[in-house]
Formats: sequence, structure tokens, C-alpha cells
Amino acid sequence: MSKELAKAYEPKEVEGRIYDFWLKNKYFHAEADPDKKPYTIMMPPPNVTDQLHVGHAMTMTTQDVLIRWKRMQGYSALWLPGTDHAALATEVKIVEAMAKEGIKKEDLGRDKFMERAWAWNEKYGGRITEQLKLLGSSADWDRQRFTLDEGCSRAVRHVFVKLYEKGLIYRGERMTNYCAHCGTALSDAEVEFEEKEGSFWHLKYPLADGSGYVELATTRPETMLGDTAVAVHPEDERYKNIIGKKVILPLVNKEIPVVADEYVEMDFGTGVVKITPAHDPNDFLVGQRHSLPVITIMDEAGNINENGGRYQGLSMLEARKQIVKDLEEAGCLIKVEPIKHNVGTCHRCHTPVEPRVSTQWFVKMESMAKPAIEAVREKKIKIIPERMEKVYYNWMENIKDWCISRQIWWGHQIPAWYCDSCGEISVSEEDLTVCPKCGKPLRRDEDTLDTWFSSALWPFSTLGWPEDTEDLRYFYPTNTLVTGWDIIFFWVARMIFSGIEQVGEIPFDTVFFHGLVRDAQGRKMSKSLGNGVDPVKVIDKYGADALRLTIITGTSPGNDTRYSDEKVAASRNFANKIWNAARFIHMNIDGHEVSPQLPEELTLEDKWIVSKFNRVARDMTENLEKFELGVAVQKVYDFMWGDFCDWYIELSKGRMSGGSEGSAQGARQVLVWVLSSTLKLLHPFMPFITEEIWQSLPHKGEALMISEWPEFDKSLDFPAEEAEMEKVMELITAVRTRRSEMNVPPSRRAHLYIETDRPEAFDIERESIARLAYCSGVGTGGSFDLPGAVTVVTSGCRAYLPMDDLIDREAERRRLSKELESARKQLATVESKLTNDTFMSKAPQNVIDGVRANGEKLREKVQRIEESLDQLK
RNA sequence: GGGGGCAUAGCUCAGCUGGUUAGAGCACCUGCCUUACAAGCAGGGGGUCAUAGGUUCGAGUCCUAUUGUCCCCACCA
Repeated sequence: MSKELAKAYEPKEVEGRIYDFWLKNKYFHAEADPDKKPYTIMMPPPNVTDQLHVGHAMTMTTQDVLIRWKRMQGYSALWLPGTDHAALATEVKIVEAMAKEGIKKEDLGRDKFMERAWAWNEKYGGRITEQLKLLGSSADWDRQRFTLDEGCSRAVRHVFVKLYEKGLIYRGERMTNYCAHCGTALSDAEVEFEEKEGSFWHLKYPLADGSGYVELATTRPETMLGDTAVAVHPEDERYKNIIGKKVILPLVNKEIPVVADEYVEMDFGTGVVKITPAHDPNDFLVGQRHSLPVITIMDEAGNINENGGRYQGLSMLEARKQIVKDLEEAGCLIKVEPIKHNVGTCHRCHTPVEPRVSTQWFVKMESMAKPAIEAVREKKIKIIPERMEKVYYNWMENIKDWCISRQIWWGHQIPAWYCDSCGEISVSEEDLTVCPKCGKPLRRDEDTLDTWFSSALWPFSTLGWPEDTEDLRYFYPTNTLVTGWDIIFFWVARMIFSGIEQVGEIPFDTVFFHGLVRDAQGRKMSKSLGNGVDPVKVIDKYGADALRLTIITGTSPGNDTRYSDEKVAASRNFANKIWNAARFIHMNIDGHEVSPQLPEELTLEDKWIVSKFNRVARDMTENLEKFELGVAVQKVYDFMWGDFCDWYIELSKGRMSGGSEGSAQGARQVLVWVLSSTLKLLHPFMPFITEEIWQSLPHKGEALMISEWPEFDKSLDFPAEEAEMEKVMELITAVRTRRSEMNVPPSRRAHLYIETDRPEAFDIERESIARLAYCSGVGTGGSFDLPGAVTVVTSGCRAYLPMDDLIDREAERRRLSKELESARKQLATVESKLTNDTFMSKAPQNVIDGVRANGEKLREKVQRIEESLDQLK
């Protein structure tokens, strides 16, 4: 970069080149280094066939900020990337693509299908990681993993076998959620409830003894084929007499009992419930209590099976229509009411799930949940924001067994074999061919595992577990898990109990939940709304740094944020601001020998900016430690723009154009030092532009990204000079304001007379003050008698601008009177505090000191205004 | 049914353990092409911090209730 370069920052010219430079030098790579402390983040693996969306941008930027910061702090910082095979999500996509070619997976068979799936994976698998690189992600790509790779597969099988042998994985017939569209069972976590408009069919079930009928209501009439009872509440006076009687199940013409069960709510519907144990979780429990038969009427394709008699082969929906029609014809339909009710749907395809009793594999949760709850309760794992702990406890404390078998092919096939000869079930880490019990051939379980089963192992399977590797010992437990709150159950909770159970240690010490990115109207981004934002396009238009800054600015942990182009444009403007500050510095240092160190002698304004920087470094570090990234970035933004550019650079101009060579050289060094140091603070947020500029300035070391994070330096702390400088600034601002109020054009200059008994308080180049205050020159003195001059009063001094022709003495008096009034009012507030005994005795000393100092300033100000008013008389 | 978030300037949002006169970006008004930047500079207007109580010397910040709004969990056929 040099001064000839474009006036505006061009991210496209910089980003690729800088990223390649980092990669080439292996700065992203982390090793187990005994001389350093480890800091580890496991990247939540995006779905392998995903495309980058803003959600990724949020989570990855957050992680990259943390990892870059820690790396600069000297940690061996490992950010381990990878992708998730996303079993069901991916299989659905592949099946859809095949459907376009007119191919069904059954036609292909398992092996051929898997070939296609891997090919698909090959084709789209690299896309997401390439896009992550565009963002500037400093992940250790040499360590990239995939939840279906060899190592992860070994870990999965090891865990499966271990849990099976401990009795924590079992196979059994249970009520499960079944998605007919996806053709598989789902875990409870994968069911989303949606409120839908439905119908409430009131049906008539005749009593077997001919003494009448019972009326009941249902939202799912088709399940009547599997009814094995009718239930009423035991206390319900209306129905006490029919308990124990039989009713005739219409259409099926079968007698089923009337049972009494407290599950029935008397005031809902008619107070009578049909019981279908095979297709409703609550009915299943009722059935167990009353030893009712369980009749499954739906097959795996979601159609009525052989238990459905003449309805066999119909889909559930077709069956519903037909059955309602038949019931009506049989005179068993009393009425149909509209009803709003919650329908469980598949979170992948939003098809209503069918509760269905089937044989599946489950993980027993209770014993593993306990230590996982303890870990958080004892703060071994910190959850940020803290309120998310409640959500975690609530889920963990009410956890049910986890259904892990899926009737799909893309995934980890369950390592269980069945012997059809002797009935033995064998579970093994190695593939089996013959039954270990009877030696006969085996049949392997067709099902695969829930994708979250493998991602639950991510924090350690990626480090070589189950082997006892050096990496595992060094980097595990990992440190910060960064993710959105939407996968707390799917993933976070499961990693916690898996880590504790498998490795014997928590998987990470902190969980940091960031918010979700919404659109400008606050809506969730979704395909159906078409309001999604493509980060790649945003990067193309505004640059990766601008996108990253936007994502972090103004956010706080756990709170959602809105995306808008305007925000990115503002961030881009900031990048441009830094770029131009650098251009300015180049214009003034190129051709000079400038050391990257601070000069020996520091002027007042030097001390001010250095001291201010020093504090920003300290404050930001504190904010980052508390994961307050939004606050941290705001501080460096304000410093860079509001202090460094608006004030320090402006002040330096006079020194470099008109000052002594010593002063000019000092300014150059301070400019370089402060900008370079500020770039360090900014680097985690805006890695590209900061690296590019840093490289162009005089520097020590080979790259900004591996330079040292600034720490608070006592020798750079100049509070007294800061206060002095602020007085100068206050005066300059006051002069500007006065001129602006009087509509004096900047071209019109006047000499500035500063009345002070402490001229050393204005000990910076007079030309600098003059330049900033649009004055022709500056003089200081004990007192001036300049009738007809414009008066400017601050808490530190009084100043005059002789502009005879402009001054309207009457207007001037009015203005000063107004200022006096306001200053007196403020003073009164302060003084009432200082005379308040309880305040004086209870408030901490630093607060009292602050108020006192403020009072002192105000008193001086009031006095000066009063004097000025006297002079105007 | 249970739990939680949010409510601060016209808009989008910060405001960390309560402490001087509540901030930013965008938008708006005025004046400026001042030799880094008009994607900029300087100045300015705009907020009874949702409402009502309470705790405190002191409340945007803590407590209680209310209203509005969004979300999560549970899943009554």
C-alpha cells in the first residue's frame, strides 16, 4: 500500500491475497505446544451440502474473533473445522435430486445409493468450507474433519458398543415419532409443533348391550382402526354406569372395553376418549395401565397395513376421508367441529408426524443426564447468557430416552447383527459375518444412527479419541463452544453428557450462545419467505471485514440481531475510514525513516492519545473475556474514528507541516505506533484490512495476526495529561460551536485569545489549535480586554474571537445569560448532593470526588460567564 | 399449562457488577470539496429509558405487578 493507491478501500484486491499469505505461512495451524497454554474451539460442523448463509457468518465470525484474539494473546489456539454428514437432511436432498431423474432409492438398493450419496458429497462437500474461507475464518484446515470419516466412524462404533454393553443403549418396542415422508423414526427433539386448523369429529360408538351409545370426539378418525378401548374419567358421573361395559367399534365391528382412567379430562370434548395405544403416546400409556392390546395400523410407508382390513393400502389421509365417509353412512358421525390444535411435524419436511409403536434403538438418558446437569450447576461449564441454563436444566431434567435409529441409509449404520437361526443379537466394533453363538450367517441391522449421535462426540472424536492421543490430552477439554441457541438440545446437551460419559471430562468450559440473524423486519430468514441473505454476495459488494463488523456490532450474547444492507454499508465506511487514515500516514512518513516504537519525548496530545489507547486495550480485553464482543468492538471503533482520526490526526497536521523536525518526527512515530496498535485490537474483527495496512507500515514481526495482543501498560498511563488535553478539546469544540451558531464560514479566520492563568494547560502547538478551531492564530494570557470580541466560555478557560462586525452585543448577552442559567442549574444539582449528609456518608469516595471536581469546574464556569456579562454592559 | 427474551432518539440497537448532563449507526437540519477520507468534515435538533408501585443517598440498570410483543418447552383426545 502506498499513497498512490485508491481513495477508497478495495477489499477484493486485498482479501484473497492476504488469506493466501496466512495459509501459506500456516498461521492457522495449531500444535500441542507445551510452552503455550491451549485454547480450543470446535467448529460446529455445518451440513456438508450446505451453502453459506448469514447464520454461518454469525457463528463463524464470532468464533474467528475469539480464536484470533486468543492466538494473539499467545495461546496455542486451535479452531478445528469440519462438516457434518447431516444424515437425514442430506439424504432428503439426494432423494429429491434423484426424484427429478425419476429414480427411487429402493430401485437403486443400498450400495448403489451410497455410491451416489458419496458422489454427491464429493461434489458439494467442499463448497461450504471454501465459503467459510471467504469470511476470513482462521480455522486449522489441516485438521478438517467430517462426521462420517474413518475416525469419527470408529468413535461412533466404540461408543455404541460401550453403551450397549453398559445397558445404556437398548433396542425395544416403544412409541416413536414417525415421518412418513422421510420414511423414518425421529427423536422427540426432531418434532416441531405447529398450530394448525383441523377438524374435531364427534363419533358415535354403540354400546354392545344395545343400551345406547357413547359420543366421543377425535382429531384423527382414521386411527379408530387401531382402537382397543374407550376411556372415561373414573369420577365422571355421566359415565360411571358404563365403565366396564363394551362398545362396538364401528366399521371394524369389534367389541372393545370402556375403561376408567384419570388421564381423561372431563371438561374437554365429550369426556370420552377413544384409545389407540399404537398411535398416540398418551393412549399408549393408558393401554399399558389397562393391559390393552396394541394394534399398529400403519406400515413404514405411512399406509394402512393389514390390520386395517379393507382400508389396507390407503395412505393415512386417504383412509381418513374414506373412514369419515363410511362412518357417516353408518350413522356414526354426529358432527364435525373446526378446531385449532398443535400438530407435531417433522422438523426437516414439516409433514405431520405419526406417533407409532415400533422397534427402535434407544439411548437410556437418566443416568447420563445427571452428571451433565451437575456440570452446569457446579459451573464447571459456564453457559452464556446465563438464562440459557434454565432451558438446559428444564430439558435435561425431563429428558426421555433418545431414539437413535433411523430408517435411512446415509449415515453410520448401526453395528448390530441378528442371527435368524438362534435369535442372538450381536453388537460389535468389528464387522461380523457369522453368529458368535451358533456360527450361522448374520443379518446386519439396516438402520443408521441419528446424525446427532456422531456430532455429540465431535469435541473428542476429532482429536483422535478413542485413542489416547497427544492432541486429546493437550486440547481436551476444549474451551469455548460457540453456537446459536436453537441447537441447545440437539447438540450442546448431547455433547455434554457424551463427553462426561465417554472421556470422563466435560467437553468445554464455556458455552457461548450468540443470537440468530433475522431480516430487516425481524423475521427469521427462510427459503419460503425468500428473505435470506447470501453472505458471499455481501462480501463481494462490501468486503468480508464489513460483514464481520456488522455481525458483531450492536449485538449482545443470546440476543437476535437484524441484518440490513445499510448496516453493512456503515461498516464498509469504517473500513474506508481506516484505509484513509493509513493513506494519510503514508503521505507523511514515506521518505522518512520512521521507527515503529514510540518516541522518547511525548507531547501533551501524544500522551493523551497513547493513554487513551492504553485504556481502550484494557477495557476491550475485559469485554472480550466476558464475551461482550459488541461492546468491545464499539470501543475500538470509537477510539479509531472519534479520537485517533478526528483529533489526533488533525492535531498532527500542524506539527508535520509547520512544526520543528523533532516535533514532526515525533508525530510520525506516534501516528504509526497508535495506528498499528489499534489495528491489533481491531484485527480479530476485521482481519483483512488490518493485516494489509499493518504490513504496509513500519513494523516488527512477520504478520499482524501472530503479533502480540496489546496489554495495559502502566508506563503509558497519563491521566493528568488526558484531562489537560480534554480541556483543549473542549475549548476547540466550543469555538466551533460558536462559529457555527453565528454562521461564520470556515474561510473567515480570527485570532483566538485564550484567557488562562495556566498557559501550560494549552501546551500544544498553537498552530494545531488554530487549525482545529479555524483560527488565524492563538495567543494565551492572564487576561484580555477585547470589547466587541465573541466570548467562548468553557469550564477550563475563557477565550475571545475578535470579530467586531459580527457581534451583536444584545444577542451575545442573551446567549451568555442562557449559558449562565444552565450552568447555575447544574451547579445547584451538584451542590445539593454535596450538602446531602446521607449522600456524603454513604456514597463511595470516587463518586464523591467526581461530583466535587465537577462542582469546581462549574463554579469556575459560572464565574467566568458572570464576568463576561459584566464586560458586555 | 410452564419458562424466557424484548420494550431506551424517527429506524436498528448498545448501555458490563446501580454513581456526574443516557450513547452509537442510519435518518433529519445547518454550514463546508479544510492538501487522508463527500463512503467525508464541523455544528445541531430529537429520549418523562412501556406503565404503576417499591428498595436506595442515588434506578435505564435491582424487586413486584400490569400492558404489549416475540420465542422456547409441554402436547388435552
